[in-house]
Amino acid sequence: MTVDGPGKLLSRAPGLSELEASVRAQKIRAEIEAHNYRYYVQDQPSVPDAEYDRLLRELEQLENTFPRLASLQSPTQRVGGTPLEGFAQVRHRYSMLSLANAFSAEEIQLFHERVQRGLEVDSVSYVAEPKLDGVAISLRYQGGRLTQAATRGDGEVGEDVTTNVRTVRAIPLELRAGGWPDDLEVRGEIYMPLAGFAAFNRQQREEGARELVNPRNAAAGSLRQLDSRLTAKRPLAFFAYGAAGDNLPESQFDLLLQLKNWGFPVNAEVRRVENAQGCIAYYTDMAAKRAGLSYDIDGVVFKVEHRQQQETLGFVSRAPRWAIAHKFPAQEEITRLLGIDVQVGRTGALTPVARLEPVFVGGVTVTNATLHNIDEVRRKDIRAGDWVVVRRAGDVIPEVARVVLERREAELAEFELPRLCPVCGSAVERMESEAIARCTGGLYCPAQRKQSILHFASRRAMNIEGLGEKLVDQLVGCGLVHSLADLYILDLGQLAGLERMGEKSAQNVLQEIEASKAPALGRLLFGLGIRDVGEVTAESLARYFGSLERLSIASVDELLDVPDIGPVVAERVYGFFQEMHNRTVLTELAQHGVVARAPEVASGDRPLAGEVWVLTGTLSLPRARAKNLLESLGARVTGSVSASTSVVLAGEAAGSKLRQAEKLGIRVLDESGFRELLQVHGLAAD
DNA sequence: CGTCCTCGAGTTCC
DNA sequence: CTCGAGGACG
Repeated sequence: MTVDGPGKLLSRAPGLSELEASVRAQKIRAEIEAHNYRYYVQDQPSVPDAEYDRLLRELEQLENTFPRLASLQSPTQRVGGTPLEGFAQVRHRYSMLSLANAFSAEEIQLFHERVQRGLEVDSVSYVAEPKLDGVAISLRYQGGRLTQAATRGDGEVGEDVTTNVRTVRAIPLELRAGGWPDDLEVRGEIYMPLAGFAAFNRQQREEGARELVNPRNAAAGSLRQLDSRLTAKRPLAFFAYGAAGDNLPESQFDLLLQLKNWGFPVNAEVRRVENAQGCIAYYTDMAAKRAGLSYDIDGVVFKVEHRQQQETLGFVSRAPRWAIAHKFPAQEEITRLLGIDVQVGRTGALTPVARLEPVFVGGVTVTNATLHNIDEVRRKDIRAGDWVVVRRAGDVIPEVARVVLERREAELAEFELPRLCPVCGSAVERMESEAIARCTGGLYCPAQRKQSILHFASRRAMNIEGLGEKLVDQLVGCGLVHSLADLYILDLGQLAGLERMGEKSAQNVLQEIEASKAPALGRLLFGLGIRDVGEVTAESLARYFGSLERLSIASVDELLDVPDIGPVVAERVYGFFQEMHNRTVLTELAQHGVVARAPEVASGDRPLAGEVWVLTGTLSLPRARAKNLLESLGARVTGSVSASTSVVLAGEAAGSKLRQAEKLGIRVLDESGFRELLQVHGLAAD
């Protein structure tokens, strides 16, 4: 006997006879399967992992010592075995059907009417259940024991994944209770719970291993592992939704109850509903519950409850006439990438943008999606003409998630960045070590000029309302505006002559321009568009120097004394004011009456001085307003939660930042608390 | 020199 | 919102 491994532990229970060992093994197996049952079927918390593992190890030792005790039904089989060469094919005894899809309440109504006509009845009972986003599986039990598990495949022939399926703890290896048919086939969905998915990825990330893309692919990929020991490590779960065999309950609802008794997890959201109305109400209900579920669903399924009625209705081609899936609008869609455009930003940055065959994703039609930069395009191997998966990141900004490589029909050219700016023809330069390529045309490039002006006019800079993209395009296009200063010499006649610009609108724009002549210094600095000088840095500069004149003659050394300014930014600011063109523009702005207001000197008490606040969620007052109020009390307001954050102000529907704050134990204030605080310091939110 | 935090910049649709 | 990169800090 070896010293390490099982032998070492066995020595603690010496002299066990094979009979005693057999009794003990039976007891442990029953205990382990009882734990599984409580956890997966009854959805109740069970023993801690450590205890579970201890039982499993003890059983393993017994089986090692007395090989005759081992069996395929033992929980020790759940850790997986030797890798397979490939998957055998299995012909399904009952074909695995696909479901027709409905995408609207009207289609559900039509489905129900067809059922009514087919059955010649007024009222129909359905069983409604969530449609899991996982892998459909067929399980065969002979004599109450799991003998085969197969994937759906094409519905007729699937793959034998028995060894992998044995590792899924939610699936009973042996049926509980009695009364099962000798030959039973159970259908259901193997899926990966969201928590398990997140935990698994966290671990992968820590180990520097490849992360799973999404829970659905994760479940499918896990089952297709040739090495079942890998499958065993994936947090898979299972819901049963159907069965075939002799003497099964006549009603789908009762069948599910029966399956639960036999030891299968059945989804807790399953309901019996009446008629189209009941189906639609269930759909609405589940759509609302969806976000709170511990697993992904992509819709709901309705099945005529009674088997006799099902048989009466029969099938159309390969789909039953007695069932339908009502899918949620997909959050991911596949569409064709028509081409890749290159946009030129304010700083000359060239950004590849995907032009897409319009596609409805997550509630909106998407035609464009950013591709960020050339590295991103290469990493995802995106080429014009490809079929791509589009989704809305954070449910807002469309992005190309990946290419559907299987559908690439021909050799497609790899995307290349142009060597010349597509707008002005200047050379394109990409600094080594930088991800972004830039047009070197500077303000000679119309794209950069337009974007600079738009930035200058934007709400957080000079806040000139009405000076939008369309107008700027025209102003630059027809040569009325070359530089920022030119905005201040526009007259009514020039503006009113432009497209979509009546006298009234023109007047409004002029008024807005006039009103922008006394900006806060920080806003003006921000508006100038100095590289790497954003809102915060601009404000720092304004505070430190107090006037444009002082700043414009500052040396690099002086600039380095400003908080949060290092060599790179100092050089950029210095360079900006050395540039002849920029000095001219500044002089002209002053001549046209644009004079910045000096920042207010900090005065009075600043009760929140030194505190760092983070805003998250939806507040009933504009964010910018809340920020101003806090800053007027001396707090600094930043964008992301970290250890140095003092307080998180959480509005409605706060998300990751709130969680982060709770994790770090940072003080969290809700809106009413915030309003109280303001009141205490003599401020009002509104 | 490496790591953590911030800030800047760019982006979509209605 | 996300990524990249500048700046602070140990």
